[in-house]
Amino acid sequence: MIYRAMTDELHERLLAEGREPLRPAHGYTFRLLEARDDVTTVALADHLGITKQAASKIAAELESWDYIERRPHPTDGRARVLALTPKGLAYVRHADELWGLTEDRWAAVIGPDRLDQLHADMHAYVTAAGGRAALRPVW
Amino acid sequence: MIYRAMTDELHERLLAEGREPLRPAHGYTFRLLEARDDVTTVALADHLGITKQAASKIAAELESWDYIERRPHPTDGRARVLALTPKGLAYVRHADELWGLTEDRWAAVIGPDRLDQLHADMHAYVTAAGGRAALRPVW
DNA sequence: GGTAGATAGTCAATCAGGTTGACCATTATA
DNA sequence: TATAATGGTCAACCTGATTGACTATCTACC
Repeated sequence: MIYRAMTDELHERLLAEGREPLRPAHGYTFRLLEARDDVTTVALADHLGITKQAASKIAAELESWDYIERRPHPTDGRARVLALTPKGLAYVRHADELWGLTEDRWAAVIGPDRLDQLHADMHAYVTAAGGRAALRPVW
Repeated sequence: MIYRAMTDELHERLLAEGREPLRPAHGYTFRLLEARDDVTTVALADHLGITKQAASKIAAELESWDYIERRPHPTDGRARVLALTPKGLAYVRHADELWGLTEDRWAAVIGPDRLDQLHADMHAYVTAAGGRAALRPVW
């Protein structure tokens, strides 16, 4: 419920500003591209926990909206590197701000120290569960 | 990630025992039927955050597997009341045990007191966000 | 008491976001 | 240098949802 509630709140904020209807999968893609500059389609698929075909569709979609671009890979002739465009980066920065608002609301409810602890506890569990988990929907 | 990791862990436990491949949506349905004895298809749809047509399909599926039954509503001739069968109730009880194991693993990582606090904090947020949130996938 | 509108549920068609499988081009390995 | 593995694409299909139309029953109001 809480995962859903927080994500819904963020998307409501984005929607209220008249942004394109990007889904969480797009957001997780942005986060990955923000953190690494050597992301291929296969790497994205692995990150999202979906097949490379599905990841390719998502990448094509984001490219058509000019949020990311596909560059030739510097050393591997088969691969292409996915990277955020300036528009994509701006979107990420803005989403960060809005997510901050959502987290602030939580901090206001339970107190910032408890929120920090909560972060740490959840992080500890994911680490104990194998370090990473898929970001796919639970359904 | 954590939502996904915990759910995956529970389903792995269920799968390891050779149970039918019930999905989280079925689990959320069981929880609702366990808590209330006046659940109609429309009420289930509202609980899951899906249309009544989709909820009807889930109910039909669970009925065909003999986990729930549809009884005529005592006062409303249009409606039908969904209720757990003995088989369904046994499944819920067993899933409770397995979920307990998953939570125990978390308690072992961060300590039981912190887990209690975490429950309370998440509950506080959902309450502040409007009391309830849909259980549908975030995607 | 009768009628208008709301509500519970079903059926059928469609859609979205994934999967599987086959394939090509390129790279790594023996 | 032949063979296997890998990155990516195309096409067909599947599943779990949605929208829309419909029936039967209930509720509210005159």
